[in-house]
Amino acid sequence: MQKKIRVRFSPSPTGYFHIGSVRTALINYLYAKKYKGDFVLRIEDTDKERSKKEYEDDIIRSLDWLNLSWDEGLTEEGEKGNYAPYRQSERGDFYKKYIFRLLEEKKAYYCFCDKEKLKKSRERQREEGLPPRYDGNCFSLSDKERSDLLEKNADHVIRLHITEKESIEFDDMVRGRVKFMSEEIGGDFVIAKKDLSALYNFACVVDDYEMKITHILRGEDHLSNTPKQILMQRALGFDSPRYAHLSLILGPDKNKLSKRHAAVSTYQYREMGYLPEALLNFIVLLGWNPGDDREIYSLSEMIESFTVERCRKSGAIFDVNKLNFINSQYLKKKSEKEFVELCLPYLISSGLVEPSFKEDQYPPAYGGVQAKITYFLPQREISIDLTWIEMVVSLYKEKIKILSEISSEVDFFFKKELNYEKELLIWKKMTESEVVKSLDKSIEIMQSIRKWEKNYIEKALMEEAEKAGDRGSVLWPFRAALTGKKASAGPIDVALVLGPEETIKRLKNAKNKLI
RNA sequence: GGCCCCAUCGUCUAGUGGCUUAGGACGCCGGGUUCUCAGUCCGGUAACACGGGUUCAAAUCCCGUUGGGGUCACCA
Repeated sequence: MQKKIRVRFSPSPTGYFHIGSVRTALINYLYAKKYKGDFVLRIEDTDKERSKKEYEDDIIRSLDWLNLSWDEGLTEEGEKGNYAPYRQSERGDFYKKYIFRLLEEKKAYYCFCDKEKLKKSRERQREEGLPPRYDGNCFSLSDKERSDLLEKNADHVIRLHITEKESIEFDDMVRGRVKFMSEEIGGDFVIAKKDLSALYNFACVVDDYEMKITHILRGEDHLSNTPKQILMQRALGFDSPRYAHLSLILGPDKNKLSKRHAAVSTYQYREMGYLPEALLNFIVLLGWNPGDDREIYSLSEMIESFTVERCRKSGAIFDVNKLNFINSQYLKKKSEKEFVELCLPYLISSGLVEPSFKEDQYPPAYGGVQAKITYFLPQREISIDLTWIEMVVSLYKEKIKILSEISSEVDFFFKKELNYEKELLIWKKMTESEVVKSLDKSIEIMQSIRKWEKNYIEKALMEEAEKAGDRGSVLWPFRAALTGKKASAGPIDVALVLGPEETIKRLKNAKNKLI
């Protein structure tokens, strides 16, 4: 029977959950789901100085938001799975066990070399054009020398001893056969500090073994760690997992995507109003495609068509234009109900609407009774219900690319006074008095409308517009008066939502600007 | 600098020796669509880094050059 596939995503909580991490997480997730394996979340917090709980929470929250569920590891409710703990900071005993074993078998040794001296020597080697490399000095310490130094509690680290010159090769699932020479990896490298706390590479190897990880899918920046990890696996007698090194996501300057490239944190994309499914869809297409022309994928469709073999080897630049396009595609697919729910937080945070609860009724969070929520428009000093807001934002469902655009598009619906220059009302070469006449006519028409429904408004207004010969001479001043904007939804839709009184009021205000 | 990786339109990519006057998508440009913008539809712009081989035939295979990237910590 084939071993169950187990993959892991193992971020270190030293910064906010990054766009690059989204990709690594996604690909691990897809691989696990595709082959019915387990997806493990492990937190690599061996660096106590830089690791923060805040960042760990951010990892979990982001993964939740993205809907990338994991089978094992840390969750908001604690740990789940049979290989706990899933924080490396709590797995010290595992590491110690193997460190002692290596020490005993003389595959690892204590090194008392001065940190600063080594640093200088590395710099020197580099200047001379040589590969920086530890000379293995402390390997040849006699037992006496070593125990004396240990006795004195001298500063030290533990290094893995590289026994022979050899070629370390492995078959990378995306890159094919990769070779490194053992003497080129920088000499005997450090696996643990003085307090026996493991360093990344060592902790990683031990955990992957202990957690029975079968496939390691990670960024290309780890490629040069792989030979070190293989050497440790050999020293420890572990089987090596399969590796796949994914190309990196690049910034516009073609460097590895990083903080200096504007937004890289997942939460920032969430705040800007990108949908998680759109973000994942965009990211999966960076360096991977199914071989046909399809571009819009749900998570389950991705699982179905995903194969690591189709991952490209070269890095891909993060192009926000394409992301915007994909996001807009997903936004269009939302129902009007879903769309208004998504827009609401943006309208609230920009101060356009305030949710309020009717007396004697409580929001669901306070008792589960379906509460009637009304919304107060502070600028117009009126209360409306969700249906009205839904009408407003629905006019823009097909137009916006990211949710945060909604407030500045619809703000005129929520304002009492519109601030615009009177020139905005003028259509092409019309004179001010012609515009006033046009507005007068529109007011008259609006007042005469019997039923405030779209086809009545449309019929009356378009009739007049046709009569004028130049449709814009009627429609442009009309729309500008209602919106105060150069660009907006169509005039008839706007009037319909605004209602007769407000429509007429705005037309009159516009007229007053010109006289 | 050593080592490693990579190389098709501006960007993401299809292409695995003949089906290719190199296809799609984003962007950009132009046009249609009962006002503007947007959307939508239609059309257009634009690429095999270079040089050698191999072959009847190369974007596709090999070598080199150039360019780009990654990595060289008591970080992960």
